[in-house]
Amino acid sequence: MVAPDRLSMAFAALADPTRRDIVTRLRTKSLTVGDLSEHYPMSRPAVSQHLNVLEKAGLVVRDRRGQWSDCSLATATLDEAAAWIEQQRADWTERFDLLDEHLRNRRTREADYQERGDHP
Amino acid sequence: MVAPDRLSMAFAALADPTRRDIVTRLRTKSLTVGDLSEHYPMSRPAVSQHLNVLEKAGLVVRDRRGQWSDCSLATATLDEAAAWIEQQRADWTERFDLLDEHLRNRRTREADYQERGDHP
DNA sequence: CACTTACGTAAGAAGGTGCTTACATGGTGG
DNA sequence: CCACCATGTAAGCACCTTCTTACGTAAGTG
Repeated sequence: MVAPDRLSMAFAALADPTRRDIVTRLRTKSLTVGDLSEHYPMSRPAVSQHLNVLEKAGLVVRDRRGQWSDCSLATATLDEAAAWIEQQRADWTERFDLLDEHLRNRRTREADYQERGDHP
Repeated sequence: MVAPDRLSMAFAALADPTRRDIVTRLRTKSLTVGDLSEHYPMSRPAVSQHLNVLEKAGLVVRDRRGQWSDCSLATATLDEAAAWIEQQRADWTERFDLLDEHLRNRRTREADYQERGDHP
């Protein structure tokens, strides 16, 4: 029973849609466990357990204030995960003369994002 | 039994150190299953199964050429995962002046505490 | 043609994950 | 002080993961 590394725990945490949704909710403001659990079709203990996973992964910090638990985002691990992915992409794009195609793909994606207005 | 979404599958695939190592090896050149499996302390079928996971997640493409299976990286899904993380980070940093808010939270802890009291 | 090589799949064991309900803890408020 | 509230932990269940060995298949090799 070996403790998994930080990056594995982070990606494993993000592999669950409920946990990703928790992260998206916390990206704008910190919330209590009760606030969060109202949005999910599961019991409050289940949400608390999801928060345990996020906390152990270093993605969320819980600050107990009296009766309530204030959950907020911790971006350092998120940065680490993003950095790992960026590293792979960097070496990939360096590798080929297919730079043209890649840029074309990327531009299309960015156009999609603009269209959908994903940014609030 | 619902098929999990693309992003969940991608993050789940990246949650395993062996699979992340496979990705890093493929980022510079495509390799056969045999080439890859030499680097891991597990059987070849195990590596093949890891490749199944990566393939279903859209992170790897296997191109069977005669007797050999050429494994190469597919960056579109990797881009998607990076984009999701970037989105969260963007909103987080946009949200406020980081230090300012943090200090304000700490200093007005008791005031916040009272405010929250009348919210069920 | 046999014979080996590269690969994939099947079945099963061992352990992990994600939920549930029940319960314990401790702050809050009449 | 006593009831209530938000929360976390425990135990148990169903399912999923990750490995193993055994086997199947098609392509290369003598």
